[in-house]
Amino acid sequence: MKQTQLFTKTLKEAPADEVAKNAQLLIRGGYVYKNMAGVYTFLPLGLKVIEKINTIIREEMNAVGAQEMYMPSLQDPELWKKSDRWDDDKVDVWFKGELKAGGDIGFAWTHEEVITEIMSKYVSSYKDLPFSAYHIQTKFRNEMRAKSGIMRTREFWMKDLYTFCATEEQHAEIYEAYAIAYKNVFDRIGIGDKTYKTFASGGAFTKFSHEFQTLAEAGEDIVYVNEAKGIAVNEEVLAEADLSELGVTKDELEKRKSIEVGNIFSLGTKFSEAIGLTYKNEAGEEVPVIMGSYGIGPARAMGTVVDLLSDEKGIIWPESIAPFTVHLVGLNLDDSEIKDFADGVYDSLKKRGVEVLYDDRIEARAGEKFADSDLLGMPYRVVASKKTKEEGQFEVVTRKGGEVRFLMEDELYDDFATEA
RNA sequence: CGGGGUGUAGCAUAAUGGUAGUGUACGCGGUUUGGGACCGUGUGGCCGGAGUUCGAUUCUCCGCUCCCCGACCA
Repeated sequence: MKQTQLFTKTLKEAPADEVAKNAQLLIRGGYVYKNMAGVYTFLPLGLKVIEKINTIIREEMNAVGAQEMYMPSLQDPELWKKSDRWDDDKVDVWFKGELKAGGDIGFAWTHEEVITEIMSKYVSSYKDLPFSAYHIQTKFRNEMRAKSGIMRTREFWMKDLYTFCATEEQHAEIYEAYAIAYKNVFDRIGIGDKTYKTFASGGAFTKFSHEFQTLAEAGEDIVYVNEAKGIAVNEEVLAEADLSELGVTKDELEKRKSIEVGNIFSLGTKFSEAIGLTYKNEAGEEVPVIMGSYGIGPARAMGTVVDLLSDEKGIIWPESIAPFTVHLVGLNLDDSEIKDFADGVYDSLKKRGVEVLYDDRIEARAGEKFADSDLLGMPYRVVASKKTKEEGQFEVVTRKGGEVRFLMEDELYDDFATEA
């Protein structure tokens, strides 16, 4: 994409009311725009990042065998009364409205009730189980206090996946498969080394649930972690009995701040019983389906990456979720020969399938372009200028670490061309 | 929801009970051209309401906004 076509601009200074690093950098770079507290627009560059994260999530969920669907935001109170989660006394994050035709309506803050009701129409036999389904959809949560930039908002996309099983064995197996898939997601978006599958209390149906917690100073959560053993627990699981079951002692654990980037837990038959999702087993008995729930907030994951991987100059995107792989910075473009040359490099890279953002601004000076490039944080910066044209050699700078390489034109194309 | 703070131009900031200034961004002219360069010039602003006052961006009250701490966060 040519930068002159982008309607967004970078800011030299972040708005004074933004304290969270993720928000400061994302706003300065023109990735997001804050409409109001806890409500953000994802601008073209930001949307590209989110979509890449979503693609990775989809690939990993689909690999386990999940099917994607799309459920509504508008919620029928009657359905939620069945699970006793409609009252504001029971759930304090509801956004609610009224229908013109009369009656209340809710804005979905999760989708257990909805999917359970849907599946009750399609599941009738043990032969239909197990399976899993998910969607990536807007969640509304009437938080008392939005905070931390895009990390804790009132409206956000969430990937939520639900599993439906006939037996505990099936459930345990699929639960573990998604735990691995989650780990894969966090590895692929570049925060795997700091992300721990964290033991949390399990609720009525299982001993533990699991949070995926990424160690970060900007975090709102607290985990107790043993990095050597690769184990983390949250506060609820600090009892000695629980710890010994997990094979650690309290003094082996270090208290750390963290960001909850994902959460998986067993639902047992809570919703299937409340809403009537049952199947007939081999003996012909009507029994409730065993469910599980698995959530990731793509925007929170994005904010975590920014908080963790940026430096004083700006963002450093991992290649997997960068909006573009290469930032081609054109210099001396007021000379039409150089402009043609740089345009040609841009076209050649694109032709080879390279995702490239091309700074084709003629008036902007080199310093401004480099500063913008650092702020925007593409993994590789390539300069096309009078000098590179004359010397036939391109300067390629890796954003992370600042490694500089000089490549001939053919080498440049070979280096970035996607494997066909 | 309890406590604290905040609100001046797209963004960042200053001053003031009496014509609101600066940087940046933006427009125009010129110089410059590999790390946010410079000269000239121009456009653009006091969160809302009520009150006090001859006069309120400034003082008072009410409301709203945004931020922070806490509580909350299947």
